Amino acid sequence: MDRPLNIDELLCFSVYSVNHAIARLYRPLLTPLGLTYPQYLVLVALWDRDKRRVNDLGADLQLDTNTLTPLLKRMEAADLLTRQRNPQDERSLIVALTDKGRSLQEKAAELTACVLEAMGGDVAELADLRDRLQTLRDRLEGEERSRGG
Amino acid sequence: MDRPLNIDELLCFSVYSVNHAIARLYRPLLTPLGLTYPQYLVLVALWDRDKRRVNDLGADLQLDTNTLTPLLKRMEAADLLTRQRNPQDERSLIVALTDKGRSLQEKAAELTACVLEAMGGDVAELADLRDRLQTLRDRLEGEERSRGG
DNA sequence: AGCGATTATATCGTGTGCGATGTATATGGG
DNA sequence: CCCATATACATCGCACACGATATAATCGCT
Repeated sequence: MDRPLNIDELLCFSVYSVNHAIARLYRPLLTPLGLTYPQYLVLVALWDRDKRRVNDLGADLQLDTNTLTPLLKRMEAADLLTRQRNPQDERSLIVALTDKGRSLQEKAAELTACVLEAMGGDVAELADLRDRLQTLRDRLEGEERSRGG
Repeated sequence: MDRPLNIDELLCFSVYSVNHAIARLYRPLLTPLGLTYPQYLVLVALWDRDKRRVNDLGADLQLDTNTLTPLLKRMEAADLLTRQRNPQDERSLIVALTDKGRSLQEKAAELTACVLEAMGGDVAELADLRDRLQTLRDRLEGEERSRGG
């Protein structure tokens, strides 16, 4: 079977369109909290580990400073976090949650439950899907590095 | 287990980060062809079914005209497709491939092979992953419609 | 035929992503 | 101590996405 693939047959498109579908699911839930979807992901990373350098956050989220700097500035302006130079190394910037940023974690818990329900509620299957995707991601990142990325 | 989830435990983040990883994989392969990743997806859709209205393309790609119109204009400027009003209904715009747009399909075949290899090459497993993601997407879209999306 | 509602596309503003480049700080070899 | 190099972050430009809104064409009801 060597015919050209239909768009619905491409794994890359499934990932692309599920990503947008999930963002569309989150958006109306996040807007009342004054958050965008990427901003929410930044908060999730900080709730797990606070007071981190921009690069370390970027390693978690797979984002470079050209994306993170303006994003973090907007979040600073919204009083969700602070950005302060590290006195030990003036090059690096420490990102830390404010009380407001921390306080949103409780509301996010309800949000997670809501999203889980929209996804079908079968937690075991969703966890399996997540693990397969992470395996794929790790493989792609290895590939990238081996080609000098 | 009711503790807050780590970012790597969120399915939404797996999808988000795999999507970017795939885009990063495609980008260096598409740039020599003068294409961006979303533009490539538009071409895949048109290779399957040419001469379509913007809305119909949008239904395939899950994109609205606010995204598609400028994207298609750029592709028209790159001589990949034409945009012409439908004489039967002057509201609608017919998007059709040019020879150049059609000719890229051959080169894209090599590209698909290359991507498949980077993903690990186990076609059956990748197809299974794709099907699970499509099931999830359909569930999310149904959810969206049932809430008046 | 007339006109409000619907449909199809376009425009605008904001917020990501990212390649390319710039700037400031630290580090290490001589 | 000096300077090349590396590191950490910032800036710029372009291309998506998308909510909100606008515009033009068609439809449907009377």
